[in-house]
Amino acid sequence: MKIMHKEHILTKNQQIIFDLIDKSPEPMKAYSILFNVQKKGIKAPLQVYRALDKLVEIGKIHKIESRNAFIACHNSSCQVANATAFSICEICEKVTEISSVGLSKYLANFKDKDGMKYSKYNLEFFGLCKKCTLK
Amino acid sequence: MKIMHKEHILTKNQQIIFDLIDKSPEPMKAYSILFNVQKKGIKAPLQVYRALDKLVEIGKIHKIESRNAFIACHNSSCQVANATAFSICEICEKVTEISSVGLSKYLANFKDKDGMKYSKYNLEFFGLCKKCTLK
DNA sequence: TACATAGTGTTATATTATAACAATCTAAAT
DNA sequence: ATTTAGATTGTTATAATATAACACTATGTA
Repeated sequence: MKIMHKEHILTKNQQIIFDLIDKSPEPMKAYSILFNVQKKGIKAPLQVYRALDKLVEIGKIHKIESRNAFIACHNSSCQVANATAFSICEICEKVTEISSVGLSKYLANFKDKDGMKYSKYNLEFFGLCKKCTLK
Repeated sequence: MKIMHKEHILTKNQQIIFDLIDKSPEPMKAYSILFNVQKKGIKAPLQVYRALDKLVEIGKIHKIESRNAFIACHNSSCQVANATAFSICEICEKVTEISSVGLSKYLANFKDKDGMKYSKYNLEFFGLCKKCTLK
């Protein structure tokens, strides 16, 4: 399993976009990011998507596939960019990265019926968060 | 956990689109579906998306989120539309629905650190399929 | 019948993402 | 210092994915 080192030095665009996502309490969409960084000179979608691609690749952010949105990796034990799990509230859309050693071990060791292992995966759980459950 | 009954009677558009996806050996994208059913009178994207939404809802098809594509549910034990797992080959893009009692039990019973359970989830494994591994 | 619900057809538009190409930066190797 | 390779940037244009809004039609049921 490939360990992603997080000490990558980010380029200017990458840093601007990472900082924005990192400060956001919720996942951000690409064009929302674009809108927010236009005052910093990033004017075109491609500039955003290129930075996003790189940030995903090095594990600084993750893409929430079912939402087409991006969140910073706050999972200190997640040195692996390609084994991700999230819980998503279907009401308030709050997204939380799950860091469970048990879960990640289970999935990293899971073998399909052909005996095949997959070290890379993305898991999205859906339900109601605590707050929304109480409403 | 909500059991999805598959004896839904499909409408004309739903049936046309389901049949197409069901016959396809690989996941189909919405506009590829549209192209294929235009000769049957389905002319607009919305007609396709509406049928897809319904078919997903009743569990006849699943959406592969990372690919924006749709496959028929061939998992006879999968009466639950909202607990899905797939393996995806990163070279040939072959997608297989995983039906593992162990896996689905593990995930249905998984509790996050707040003790929260999520009966609905989507899991996508990535790797190389057998054929591509041998190349 | 009449009422509610779901589905349809249509046009227009919103949202998400990439192609192509020239220019620039950066690090390492002469 | 100069060259070279690779990654990154800036830019315009366009492709691909998905939904809004509205009038109309079918279907089941009270």
